[in-house]
Amino acid sequence: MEHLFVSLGGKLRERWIQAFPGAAVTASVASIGKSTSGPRGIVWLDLSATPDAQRAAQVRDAVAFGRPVVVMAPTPGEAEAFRLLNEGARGYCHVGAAPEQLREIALVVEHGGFWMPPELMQRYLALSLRVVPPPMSPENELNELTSRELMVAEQVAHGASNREIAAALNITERTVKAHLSAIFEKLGVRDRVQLALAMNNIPTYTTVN
Amino acid sequence: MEHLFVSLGGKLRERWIQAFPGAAVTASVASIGKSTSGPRGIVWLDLSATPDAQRAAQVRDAVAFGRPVVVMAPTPGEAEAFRLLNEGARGYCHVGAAPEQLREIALVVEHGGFWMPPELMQRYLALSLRVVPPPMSPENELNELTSRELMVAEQVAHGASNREIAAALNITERTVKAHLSAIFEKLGVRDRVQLALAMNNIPTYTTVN
DNA sequence: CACCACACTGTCCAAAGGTACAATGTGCCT
DNA sequence: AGGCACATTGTACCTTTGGACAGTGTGGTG
Repeated sequence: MEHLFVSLGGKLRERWIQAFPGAAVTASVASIGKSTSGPRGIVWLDLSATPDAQRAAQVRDAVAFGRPVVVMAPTPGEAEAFRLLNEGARGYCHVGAAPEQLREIALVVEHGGFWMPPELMQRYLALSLRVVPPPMSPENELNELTSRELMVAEQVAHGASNREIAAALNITERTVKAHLSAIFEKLGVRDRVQLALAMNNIPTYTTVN
Repeated sequence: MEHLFVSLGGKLRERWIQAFPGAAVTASVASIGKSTSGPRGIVWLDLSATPDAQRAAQVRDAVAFGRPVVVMAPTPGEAEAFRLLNEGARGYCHVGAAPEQLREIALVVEHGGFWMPPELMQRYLALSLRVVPPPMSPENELNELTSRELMVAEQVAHGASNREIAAALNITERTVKAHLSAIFEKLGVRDRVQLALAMNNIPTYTTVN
């Protein structure tokens, strides 16, 4: 397994070699392609010298070579972690991670897992509740909607106008309005904006009246 | 490392023992606590005989024992995966996963990673982007907004009406409209519904015209 | 100073959204 | 058969939204 560290600074070179005795260190993402044809190990991307704005692109480029990429950030942050993992990185850790930690991460990533610091993982899971369809439980207000009402609600959730909904469902605009009134009542929302947000699990704080 | 499989059916018992020769199989979550005091291995939760409605609770209970939990589902699905991982599970796989796969997952989970099928992971990361503040990059359309416009946009993003925004910002409803017109233009959205969704990183598919 | 971006406001108007009152038809359950 | 939930549509009416045209004031910059 041939680990490749991409780093401009390279101050931590010794630490990396200590973690993976056979590891190579290079300065540019472009040279990932030039690696030997041996077993394709992890690409470790040191972003401490990369400006914020270019990090995503850098990760994307690295990922494009097809090897698993682990990002090492100088100041790991939640937002950045999620964005970079979304670019295709398989791991996200502190650039100063200890050798033992690096080996752990390597183990995880090599076996198809994802790795990020436990606090981030925790936060990540909590946040993602919002984007996941809630369980089909009885207390779910969506279950109060009839099938037709649900269709209308889903359209609104994607920003459709009454006219568009009518066209999509092959009914009159008047009927759309009828369904909408029922939906507002059942879900306790005021208008289509709040409905759209509610359908996407986004809370709305409205001043009473 | 003492692996514990919690399963009602237990048809796959042999497969599991094959994967982890020292593994134990039990029928109820409650018995997780009774395990020996040896090294605390992974709890594998077979949900194939558990009704949908009870799965989350089952996972929650299992997680409560403090040991890493991997969920094995009969028909793995995106929504369920996210919900159960949210309950604290560290892995999510098919109940019929091969022994080699199980060992891979174990390796990942034991080293602090978390595991789910690659397609799901991909989807998960994409969805999570919505709840994460987007990068402050130049290509971010939000940066085109003036400070006042941004305030209005944020209010809309939470479902406020023009009247409410006016009250909140201490300006006329007319001024709110002026800002809104500018916002629509700059962000390329049609109305406040699409703005609200855009502000929450939710894509809108609109029929042309 | 002239110019410009920005915040703010006014009036008018058209389109979209939403409600009230009301009716018709269908399918299911008692 | 009668009752009920649901889908559908009509007319009328009010509110909200959003755009057009237009103007004022402030602060910063060449």
